[in-house]
Amino acid sequence: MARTSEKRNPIAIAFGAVLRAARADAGLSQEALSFACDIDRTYVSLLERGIRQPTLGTVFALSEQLGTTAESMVAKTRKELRR
Amino acid sequence: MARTSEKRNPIAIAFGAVLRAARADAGLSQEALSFACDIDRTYVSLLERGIRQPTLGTVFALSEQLGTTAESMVAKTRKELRR
DNA sequence: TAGGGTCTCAGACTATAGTCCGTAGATCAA
DNA sequence: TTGATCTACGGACTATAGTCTGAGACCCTA
Repeated sequence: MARTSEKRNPIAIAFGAVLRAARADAGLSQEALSFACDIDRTYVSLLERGIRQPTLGTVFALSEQLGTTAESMVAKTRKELRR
Repeated sequence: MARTSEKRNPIAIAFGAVLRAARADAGLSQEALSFACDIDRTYVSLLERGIRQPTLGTVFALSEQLGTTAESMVAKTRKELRR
């Protein structure tokens, strides 16, 4: 469904941007982050590119390892969404 | 996996409590909320009982209709988690 | 010319988010 | 009692979150 326009999910895209920025701040590679969070290496890449949308638990796991809070990442995602 | 102890997810349980309280504050029934969010009637019940964990998009949809923000619900979930 | 480190990407898979049906119990008003 | 409203809960389903493997590209620096 939605054969045209390739199904882009604004929330996933916004969160991906926030995640990428937070990871850069933390100075971690995708692989190091995924290892610390115990999630898949390639999944971090999918998230940052806005191809997948995280569950609440994944947001908690990522934010903890990135030295920030889940609510902070969510707030940034909402701001990113308004651009 | 984890045949004993019935697989309870602390994050889902914490979020469920926050959701139920927020919905009570808003004075909405599960059905009214689910309709407003365009999600399934029974799914709100699953969330409140901590049986399912929402995705980020679902948190955004719910919080918007509940007259709060996603980051506020997430922050409350984190506090609930520490009890 | 390697070679390590990083990231993208694809395909095939498993686990779970989320839907859709229906039933039943509890509460409260008419 | 009856009926309306709310919620819990079941089974069976579809969509998508998340895994796993491996290939390939782009930097670097040696």
